Amino acid sequence: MSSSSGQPQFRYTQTPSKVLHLRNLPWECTEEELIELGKPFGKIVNTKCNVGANRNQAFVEFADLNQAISMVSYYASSSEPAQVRGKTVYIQYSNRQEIVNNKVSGEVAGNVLLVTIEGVEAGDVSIDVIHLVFSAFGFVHKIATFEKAAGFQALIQYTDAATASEAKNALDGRSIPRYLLPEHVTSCYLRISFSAHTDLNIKFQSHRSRDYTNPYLPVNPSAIEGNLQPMVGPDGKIKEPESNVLLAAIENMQYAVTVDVLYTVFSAFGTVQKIAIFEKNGGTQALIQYPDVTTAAVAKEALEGHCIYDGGYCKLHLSYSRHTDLNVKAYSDKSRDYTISSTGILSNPQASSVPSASTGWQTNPQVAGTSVGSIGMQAPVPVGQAAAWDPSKTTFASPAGTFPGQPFVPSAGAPFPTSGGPPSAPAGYFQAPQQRPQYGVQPRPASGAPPYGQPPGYF
DNA sequence: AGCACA
Repeated sequence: MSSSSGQPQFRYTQTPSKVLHLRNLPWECTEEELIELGKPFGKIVNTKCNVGANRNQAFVEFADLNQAISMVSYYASSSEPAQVRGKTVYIQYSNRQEIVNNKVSGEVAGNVLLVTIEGVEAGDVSIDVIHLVFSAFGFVHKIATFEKAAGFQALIQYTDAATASEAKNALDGRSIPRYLLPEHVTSCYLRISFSAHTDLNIKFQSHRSRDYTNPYLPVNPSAIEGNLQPMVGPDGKIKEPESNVLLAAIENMQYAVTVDVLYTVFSAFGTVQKIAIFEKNGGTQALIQYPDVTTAAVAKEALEGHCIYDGGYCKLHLSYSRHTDLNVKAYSDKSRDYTISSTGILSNPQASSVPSASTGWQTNPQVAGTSVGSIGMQAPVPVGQAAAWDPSKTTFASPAGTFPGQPFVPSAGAPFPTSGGPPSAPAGYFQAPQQRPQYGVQPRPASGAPPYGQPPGYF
C-alpha cells in the first residue's frame, strides 16, 4: 500500500544518533576525507563509504552522541556548508544508532598495520629493514613479525590511524627497495591492511619483535639473530658481523671494573679466553674473547644493557668486535690471557713496567642499537676491587707497579666464585659477590677512588 | 541529495 499520507518519507525531526548520514559526497570519497570532516567535532570510531546506488553516501559514527549533535548543530546554523573537495555535503542523523558490520576486518582504519611481505621468506627481510621503511611515515612504536600461511607478515604499530593510513596508502602494493633486500630476492611486494589490534604486546626485543617505546624491555635470550644476511641497522647501516670477541663499552662507571670483574660476569656464558680493558673516547671499554661466536652471541644478548652493579652503575653496551683473537699480555691490570698455563703467570706477576694494554686495539666504536634495562641487583659493591685494584686508574696518580704484592690467583683469579653459572641464569652473577672482608673495602667511586687503606673522605 | 546485510 502506497501511503502518501501517514508517515513522512523523511523525518525532519530525527532522533539524534551518534551515526550521521552524509549525502552528495564526491566520487569515491575516502574514509580519510570523512574523518577530516568530522574530526573537529569529536572522535570518529567508524565509517562506511560509498553507500547507495550512486555510492556517494556515507555514514560516520562518533564515539559520543554529543559529538554527532555538535556536528549537525554546527552545520545547521553555519553559513558555510560542510564540504568535501568543494562539494557541499548534506548531513543528518542516521536512523540507526551504530554502524553495523561496517567493513571486513582489515578495512577499518586503525593505528596498527598488518603487512604481508610477498615473495620472500622470513629471513630475507630483517625487522630493521621493516622499521626503516615504515619509519618514513611516523614514529613506529612496535613491530611484531611472524610467519603464517599467508607468508611472512608483520604488525606495525603507529601512534594513530592517520599515520598508519598514510603508510598504508603509500606502501600498499609497493615493493621494498631493492638495495635493502638480499640479492636473490627479485620482488617483494607489500600487502597492507589494518589490524584490529591497537596495542601490540611485545614481550622481548628480538629478531622477531621490537618495542621502540620501551628501551628497558629485555632481549629475548633465545632469539639469537640468524647469521644468514648482513643485518641492516635502523639507520640503514650494515651491522657489524658476529664475532667471538665482544666489545663492551662501560657506561656510568662509578665503580672500578677490573679484569676479574669482567671475567666473572662473562664467564657465566662460557669460557672466557682473553680480556683487555682500555680507554677510548674518554670512556672505558673492554674486549672479551670467547672460543666461538655462539657463546659470544649468547653473552651479548643476555648482557646487553645490563649493569654490573645495581643502581645503573657500570652499564654494559655490547657489540661485536672485528677482532677474532686478542693479542694481550698474559697478566696485567688491564688484560688477561686465560689460555696460557697459569704456572707461568704465577711465577711472574709482572711487578714493574706500566701496563700498556690500553693501546694498540683497533676498536669498533659503535655500540649495539638496543639499550636494555638493568636487572635487579643488590647494593653496589665494588667487587673485585680489592683483589684487582687498578692502580693506574685515570685520576689516581699512583705510579704503576707500586701497589704492593697483588694476591693474584690465576683462573680462580676472580675474587669470587666464578664459572659454572648456567647461561640461563646470568642474573645470579649480578648479585654482588661477597666482599672480601679482610680488605674491608667499602663501595666508593672508581674515579679518584683511593686504594684500600685510604680513609673515606679522601677527596 | 535522502539510510547500509552482502
